[in-house]
Amino acid sequence: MAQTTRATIKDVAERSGTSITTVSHVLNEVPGKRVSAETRQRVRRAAQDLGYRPNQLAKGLRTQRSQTIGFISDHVLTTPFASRMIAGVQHAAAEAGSLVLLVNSEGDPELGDAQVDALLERQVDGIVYATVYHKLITPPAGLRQAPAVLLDARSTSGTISSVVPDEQAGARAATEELLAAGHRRIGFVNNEEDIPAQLLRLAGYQDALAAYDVAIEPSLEVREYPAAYGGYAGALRLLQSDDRPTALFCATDWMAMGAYQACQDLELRIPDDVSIVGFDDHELVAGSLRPGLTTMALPHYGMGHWAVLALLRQIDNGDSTVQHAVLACPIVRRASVGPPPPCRF
Amino acid sequence: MAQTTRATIKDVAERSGTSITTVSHVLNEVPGKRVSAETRQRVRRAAQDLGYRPNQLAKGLRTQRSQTIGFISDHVLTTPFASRMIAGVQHAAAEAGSLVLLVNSEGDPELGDAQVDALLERQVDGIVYATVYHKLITPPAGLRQAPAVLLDARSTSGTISSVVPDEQAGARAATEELLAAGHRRIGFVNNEEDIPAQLLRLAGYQDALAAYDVAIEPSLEVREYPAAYGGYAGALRLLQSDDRPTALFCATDWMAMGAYQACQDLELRIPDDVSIVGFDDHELVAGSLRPGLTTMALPHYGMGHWAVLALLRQIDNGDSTVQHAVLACPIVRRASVGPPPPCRF
DNA sequence: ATGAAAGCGCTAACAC
DNA sequence: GTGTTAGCGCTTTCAT
Repeated sequence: MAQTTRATIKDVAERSGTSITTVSHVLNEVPGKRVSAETRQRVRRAAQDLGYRPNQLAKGLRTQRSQTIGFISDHVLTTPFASRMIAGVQHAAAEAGSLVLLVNSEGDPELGDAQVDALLERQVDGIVYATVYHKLITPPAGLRQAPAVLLDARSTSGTISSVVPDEQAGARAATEELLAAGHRRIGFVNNEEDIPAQLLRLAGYQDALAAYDVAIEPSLEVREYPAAYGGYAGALRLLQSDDRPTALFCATDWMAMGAYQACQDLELRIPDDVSIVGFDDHELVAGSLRPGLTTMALPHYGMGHWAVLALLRQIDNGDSTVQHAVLACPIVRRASVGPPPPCRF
Repeated sequence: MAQTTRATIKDVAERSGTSITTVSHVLNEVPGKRVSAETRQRVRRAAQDLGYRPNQLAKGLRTQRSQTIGFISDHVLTTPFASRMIAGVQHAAAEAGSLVLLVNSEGDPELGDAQVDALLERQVDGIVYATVYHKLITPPAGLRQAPAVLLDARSTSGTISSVVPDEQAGARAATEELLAAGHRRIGFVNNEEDIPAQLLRLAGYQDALAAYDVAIEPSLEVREYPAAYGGYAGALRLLQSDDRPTALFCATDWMAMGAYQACQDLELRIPDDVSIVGFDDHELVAGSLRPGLTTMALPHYGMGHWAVLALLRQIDNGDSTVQHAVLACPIVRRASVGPPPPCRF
């Protein structure tokens, strides 16, 4: 049970027969403050014996640094990706001796303001504001009251640092994976939503085709709701057309899962009859499909990490340059890509 | 940019021409402290004008209550379920005016101790210790230094409150769903790992059979690794036996996904030829399979919520009774269960 | 009805 | 080398 009143620096001072100043000096290893080895010893012992744990609230109050960073999100927590983001944030924070104060606004903007307030009241040293997927947003006003950086989002005003995935390069690499395997008719099952990823992935897809001198054929791009059923519908449409594509690039892994189902219905084998590459590296999905789905990984961990480093730069160096990072999406090769089938008709 | 030094209670006092005591009284609506309506007005105005935000560090230092609860996990963050747990924790905390300080130990016990320390230094009012899945654990020693409750875990010593899902009742309900549909030969694709869920779900499966006077046939239980490939292997074995089961209860949704693949390979239709029920309600999986998977939902949100309420009880009322909650797993019906096929041979 | 002052646990000038 | 002291921003007796 314990829970006896906790030992304070004063207790340590008394037990070691020194002053609290000295205790503070040795425990914080204050540079320039010279304390005799013997005293140091005694203080350490005393602290140890008492199970002394410095009160960070008091320390923070005094130093104006809470060693805490706030993480706020629209509703990131509901997605599996959130984990990787938060892990990145948490690790980077931990490396700097900080902890993460978590909050989420469930997409309610008013709540968002209140949440930012709550964080500010707790004197967080900075705030990371994350969104579920790459978005263009107008961040809560309170964010300007403290160092802040946007994670997987960019502000409409552009006046706040941010980090997002390189959707376009990722889509290009995905498509090139197919082109390199020999495919020339490549369908793109795109997300129908009006979000940055939709445009950027399309651009990347077209970049790749252009790089291989393949003409862009509008009928090869279809847009559907980004879920398995949308992918199913889109893939079906594409694969049932005459002169069907030999490969499909799907805007999300879930859509790719739908494409797999479409192939199954059409009795098309992957990758023998059609090759497929996804996007997101939704590990549980991509890894569970048969055959495993080759896909582009979203750099969630890296973005989380970057966000905190950028934040720390602002906090520590007062560096207020706004920076916009665009992180690469590495390809994750599994088994859904092969050469196109021999000429058929 | 702002970031000008923040307004303090003193500023509010000056601007409103009162003392900080009065400001504190009105802003906190201290009961029993009577302040004239007019003064109250002035104080409120001043606070508003100044954009005053109380410093919770100072408040916490003074009141010995940080209004913060620590959430520590073995490596819960990597799983999609974590979201629901944390959401439950966060919401319950928010209702009590608290925020959540997040930390995770990546399964490293030493790190766990350090993390608990970090939390304690921040003066968290209590700690929720969560695990990825229902486990029996020996919690880090530091946990006894503050009110704490175990989430999705139970301590070997039993001296600390905890909340876990009712695996057995859930498994029983899952099996009964199949029995009620008319099935009598029901295979159980169990998890091979030596964890509470394995035993409890088996017990629930057997409870259900007993309730329907169906003899327990050991050959109908197979154990595999809890992933799609394990489920595939187990289901294949079961479905290839002579006198194969007409229904499968899979210990996890991922295993059920493997079972679907096995059915596909054997050209067995779901639910016409074989009915399947899973466990976990891994929403993205269960909802994405075709047909949708009927499965048991793990009460992650509820457990998170319960954990915090229990914690608050300890903190506020000093109620140190240890309690162990077992929360129901509701069934989520989709489309993978139907009547058994007409007699075949 | 309002205010002065002590003190929560700590750091950082500034003595000695 | 080591100790005294003044706060950080707040709540809370206790006076008035």
